[in-house]
Parts: sequence; C-alpha cells; structure tokens
Amino acid sequence: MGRSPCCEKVNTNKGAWTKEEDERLIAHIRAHGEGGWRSLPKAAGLMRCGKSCRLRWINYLRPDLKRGNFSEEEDELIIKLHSLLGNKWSLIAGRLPGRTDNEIKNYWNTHIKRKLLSKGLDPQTHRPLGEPYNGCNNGNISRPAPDYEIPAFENPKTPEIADFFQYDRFESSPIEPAVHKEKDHPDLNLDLCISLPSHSSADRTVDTKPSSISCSKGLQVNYGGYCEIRYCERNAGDFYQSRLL
DNA sequence: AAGCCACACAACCGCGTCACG
DNA sequence: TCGTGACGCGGTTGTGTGGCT
Repeated sequence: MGRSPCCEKVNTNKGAWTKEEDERLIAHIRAHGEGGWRSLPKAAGLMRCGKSCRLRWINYLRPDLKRGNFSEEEDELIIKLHSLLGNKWSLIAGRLPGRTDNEIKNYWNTHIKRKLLSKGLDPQTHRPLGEPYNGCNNGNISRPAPDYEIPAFENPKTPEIADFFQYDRFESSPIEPAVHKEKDHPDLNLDLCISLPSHSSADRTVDTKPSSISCSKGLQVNYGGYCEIRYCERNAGDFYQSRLL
C-alpha cells in the first residue's frame, strides 16, 4: 500500500497562481496564521493542494521576502555556505534574511554554478576542476576547509547548530563564536565531517547507510540511522579534539 | 514578423522526518 | 512500539520571456 496522496488530485488547480488566489491565501494567513496547510485550502476557499499553498506563501507571498537581484555579498555568502553545507538550501536560506531556499537553489543552478565553472572551480567540491578529490584522514568524503570564516547562523534550524555557532563549547560560556578559535590558533586545521558513528553501533539497531559528507571546518556530523555532530580540531592531519555537540 | 532557443524562476513531486495517538 | 498524518526539503519539471537569426 502506497503513501496516501497529500490532497485530492481532482478539483485542484495547478500551475500559476492567480491574483485572486494569492489574495485569498494572504487573507486567510493574516486571519489565522501559518500552519495547518492540509486544511487551509478548504478553509480559505482555494482549489489548491495544501503543499502548493505552503510553497506559494513561503516562496512568494511572505511579507518579509526580499525581492530582486542578489547582491555581490549575498553571492559570496551563498558560495561560502554551499562549500560548508552542500545542497542544504534551507540551511543556507536561514543565513540570508528575506531569501528562500527555492530562490537560492534556483539562483545557484542558474548563476553561481556558471560563475564557479567560469573560474575553473567545481561547483560541488569548490575545488579546481579536474583536481583529485581526497577524502579526509578517517576515510570520510571530505570537503576542503575553505580559507574564510564560517558566518554565524541567524536562524539555525537546530539548537545544536545555534549553540555551536554562538557559544564556545569548550569554555561553556557564551559569545565567542567557534570560528574565532581558528583566528586565535592559526595552527589549527578545523574540519566539518559527516561520517558514520565513530563508536561501535553493535548495541544499537541502526539502519546504517554508508553515507558520509565532510563539509567544513569545526563541525563533524556523524549519522547512520542516528546522528552525531562533532566539533573537531585537527593538527597535521590528526584529530586531537573531537567533542560531541 | 515569425520561429527557435536559452534562460530564469515558479511550481510540482516524491520522500524523509517528526509528532501524536 | 507502531501506524498514520502533516510538514519540510531537495530534485525536477513546466512555462513565460527575451534575445537572436
């Protein structure tokens, strides 16, 4: 038995939204707030799928959206964040106020990809085209540590990430962003890795997927049915600090 | 002016995750 | 613990538009 459809396929409009539909959606959300997307179309008198309503609101109608061209600063930020996070568009969007994940994804695919390619850089690895792509020393797929700072997340999706970017976990005191560690200790080589759990999983029921991504410096994420986020400090290729966040 | 093509972006689809009963 | 519904995310598709021939 398959997944039940998200909405009735019959009697639902598809394609471009009309002005009237937009107005209905805006009026309904103003009156009742966001959420309840499944029941919203009926309540708002819209012949639309709830998902479609949610998307229309988030990507187009939300009042806090910044419309218009991306600035050079936003370009740079997107490239940096992509090198750290990969195609995690929602996380990237969380760092760009007024921009949506869909908008950034489209912008990446149409502009930035080409921009990087024209500079001779691989848009996925951010390394020069044709350069061999080495995993990190523990066998994980690894993104290179870029030579710029990780910007703090303004709207982090998880308390762990918020905590990581805003608090110094080693000192258990707020304020000093983790990235400053590297400024203070330029000899440190910091890596963000997503990898299989480092400890034995024999005592757990784990649907282990051989997936691992290493995204940046300072944060290691392990997953395999469950997930670990670790902050790592490297020196001469050897991890000598690795803390669970 | 018409046809074609490439591009940009809105919208859709499928699936993973989470919350709740 | 399991099943189900709702939500959110990322990949993909569809369509409008502008430029070129």
